[in-house]
Amino acid sequence: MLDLAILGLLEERGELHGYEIRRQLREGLGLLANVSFGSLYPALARLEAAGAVEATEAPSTAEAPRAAVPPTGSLSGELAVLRARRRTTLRARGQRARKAYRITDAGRALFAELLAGGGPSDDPRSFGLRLAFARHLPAPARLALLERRRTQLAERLTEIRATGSGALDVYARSVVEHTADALEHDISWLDRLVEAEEQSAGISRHATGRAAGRPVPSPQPRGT
Amino acid sequence: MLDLAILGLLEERGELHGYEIRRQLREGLGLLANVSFGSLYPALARLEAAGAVEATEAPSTAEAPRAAVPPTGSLSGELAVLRARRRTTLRARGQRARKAYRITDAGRALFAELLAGGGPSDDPRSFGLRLAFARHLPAPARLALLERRRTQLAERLTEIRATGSGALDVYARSVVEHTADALEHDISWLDRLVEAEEQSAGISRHATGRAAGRPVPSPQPRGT
DNA sequence: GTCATCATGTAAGCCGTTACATGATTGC
DNA sequence: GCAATCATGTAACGGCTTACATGATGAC
Repeated sequence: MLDLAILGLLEERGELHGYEIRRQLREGLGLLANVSFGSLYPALARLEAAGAVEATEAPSTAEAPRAAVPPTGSLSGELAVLRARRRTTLRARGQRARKAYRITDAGRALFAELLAGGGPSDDPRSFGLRLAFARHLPAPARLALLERRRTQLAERLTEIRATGSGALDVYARSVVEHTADALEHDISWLDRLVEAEEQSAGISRHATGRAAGRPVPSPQPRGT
Repeated sequence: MLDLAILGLLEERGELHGYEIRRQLREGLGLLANVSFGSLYPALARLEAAGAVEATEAPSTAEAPRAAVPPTGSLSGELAVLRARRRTTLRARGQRARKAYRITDAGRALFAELLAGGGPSDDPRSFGLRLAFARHLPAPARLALLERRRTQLAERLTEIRATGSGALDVYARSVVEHTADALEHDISWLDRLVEAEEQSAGISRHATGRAAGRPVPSPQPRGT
């Protein structure tokens, strides 16, 4: 999920460093508003190790600076060396010590895979994120994503409706009913999106079999 | 969160065993529909260790059966003893080997504490669950719960509205707008609940200062 | 000189999941 | 006899959080 967001951001915005990615995640869309550094930096490291992203302004592991200062034997001495090396290798004059990341071709492949989902570990919680990046998805995959989500929500709604809210007190019932309402609202939103997709995709082809309007499971009057 | 659900269920339904708790969680309200045994049983054990629940039909640790069969030295022999003890102590004739749990006074105190929330670790994700059990909350705490939630959602909505959805493509914008819509819907639901609370609580007292109807941050026409 | 912000990272822990291990009861 | 369901648990792992450690830059 975080990986998807990072890759998507890198794909759309080009080159970014960790701190900046976090900022854009917080501000951009409301989803994923509170990613912490504790998960962000390890995620970046993981993605880099997997070859999905690469760091520009890399430490450049030059041998020269290391040889210049022999080990002092004291911890603080060693740390000073590291600090010095860091200053010279990571930062040009005015710049801050930061590592900018860029997406690779392998990363793009991974992004596409995560975006389409469908396979195992198709976390429904990441739907919003996927849809937000749906522009990078081929039209049929986009449609499939929407349809899959619609099916899931419709199933949940039927389940909720099936388990009558009788025997529940005012508060519990209110929660259940509001959940059902929200689900209905989500579903009709998805329906509008599906319709829009079909219009822009199948406008030139002959009609694609299934009619556009499908009824929500049932907007029956609730109240048992 | 799971603890809250377990305690609430035990409080309302009396005596239940793990498997049954899970079933009621799946069926009851849609929240927490997929708790797994892997988290449920450890949670029950934790609660029992904390004295919040107690097991009825306890293994009754009688010394007699242990003395009856001396250690055989073989693993399978020992296991057989355990199985035998289990059969005789946990199960009466037709019954399955199950441990039923019952909430204790300490558990009730913990339940009240978790329900009211407010303090540290006031997870907003558990709001639905809390509200579903709101009947067990004193009226002022109930109102506070609703108000707190309302404030949180209103803040998020203002944030989303503040970050204009310009620069976003169709899909990302649709996600943001739908999120905002859902938030608005949630808020007005909370407003209705608050109003109902105030009516049933303050009907006899003089009006409680703040007027009932507060506008949602702004149902402005969206479209940047 | 000190505070806010920018910047990167590590460590510990929480809360949950899946997968595994085990076995009884019921119905076909 | 075999499968489905009931029933309880353990082990390994995942993903994210908080708290900690460290330091540079710029503004006041």
